Amino acid sequence: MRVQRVAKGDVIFAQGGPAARAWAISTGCARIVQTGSNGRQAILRFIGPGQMFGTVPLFTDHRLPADAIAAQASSVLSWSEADLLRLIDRHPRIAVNLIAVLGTRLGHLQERVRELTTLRAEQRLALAVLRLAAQAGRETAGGHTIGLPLRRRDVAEFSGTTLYTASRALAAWQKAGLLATCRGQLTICDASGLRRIAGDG
Amino acid sequence: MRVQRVAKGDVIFAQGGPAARAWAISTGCARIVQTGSNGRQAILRFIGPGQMFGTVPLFTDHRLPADAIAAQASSVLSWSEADLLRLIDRHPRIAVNLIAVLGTRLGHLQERVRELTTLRAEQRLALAVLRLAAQAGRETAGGHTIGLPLRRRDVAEFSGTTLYTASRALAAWQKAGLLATCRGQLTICDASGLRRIAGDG
DNA sequence: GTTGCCGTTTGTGCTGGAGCAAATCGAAGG
DNA sequence: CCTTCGATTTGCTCCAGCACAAACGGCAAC
Repeated sequence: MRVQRVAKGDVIFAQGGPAARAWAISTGCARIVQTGSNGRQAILRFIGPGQMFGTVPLFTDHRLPADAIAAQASSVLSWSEADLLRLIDRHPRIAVNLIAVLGTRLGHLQERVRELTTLRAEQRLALAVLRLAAQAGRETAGGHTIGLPLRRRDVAEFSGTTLYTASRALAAWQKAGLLATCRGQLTICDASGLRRIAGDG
Repeated sequence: MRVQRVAKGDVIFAQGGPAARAWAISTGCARIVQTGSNGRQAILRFIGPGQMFGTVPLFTDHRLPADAIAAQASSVLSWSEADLLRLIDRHPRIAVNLIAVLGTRLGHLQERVRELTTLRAEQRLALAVLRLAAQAGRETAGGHTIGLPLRRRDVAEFSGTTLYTASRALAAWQKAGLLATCRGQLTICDASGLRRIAGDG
């Protein structure tokens, strides 16, 4: 296992490159970003402490489908492909476990696809916030705080809308007391209110 | 293994129900459709002969995330969960193979998410057609024919746009000689032309 | 303090494409 | 033959939200 320190904004691995290692975050967090040929990009996932990433292409075409970018100064672990396979060989349950993890990710992605095609920008933004809270939220004074440094642009690219609409919506919700933002920290005050806006079960 | 005949339009399994079997198409084909609480729906995949479906939730929450609907009169195979697990137990390679299959599906879904957020309707439509051709196309006189019965509405819901825009785009492309449609059969005449419209590598 | 950088907010114009309605067409069924 | 039903086409309207621009505010470096 290799341990590595990265600074905020550092590229952990780059889209299109060869996939040779399995990665995980130990402390800090990262964004998984896919860029199209027109330059526009979408955030596929946020990686928090304990989560693995960049692992799937080891089992498929060994091509990294996206960038991984540190969203904070972070500590990153990684294993070589051989080590990973040896690990699976020794503990076959890891494979079944991996199937379950991939399965849930698949389910989430399918939901995102539907949401992107059927919901409007405001609803998608609310869902994005709720999803991030479910993934990386912790109870704090005054609400549920998302443990990721989120810029408006991040929220926009994660929910498939633009910086501008994201800014407007979040500002409106802050004024309405649904959430609070401060220096990249986002705190949800009224989750049920957001769920009502999302209006999608 | 259970063999089952279904008519066009029959529901093979329904969204929200319990996942108890692994499915595959023997002859014919099916649509996997997810419906939102607002009633609008998105087509997640098309299933052709030899492809499995409904299998993933057996490994996760045992909840079917979408409907499976026969797009033609079809013959459907299925295995009980116990049989599937026994099969995996006897042939452990199946698990690794499954990971690879899930991995590629994951990759495709990630691309779709990015496309939905960054590309315009016409580009997404072109990509949808190309993707379907890659999945279920066969060489025929005059081009590459998609072996699925595709209504305009299907193409629209698969590419995240509306029936109307899909109709317009396909009609324009037919007039331009890029493709031909006839009775639910879609034939691509000029794939590179479509790729140019998609303009996304 | 000044400067520059980064992120956010806000105003404004404009267009892509969603949404509706009506006409058309074709196939199946009686 | 007529009817019915499903699918497609087409014209039209209208608005969500994208795009650009400009201003604002905080922070760090110098």
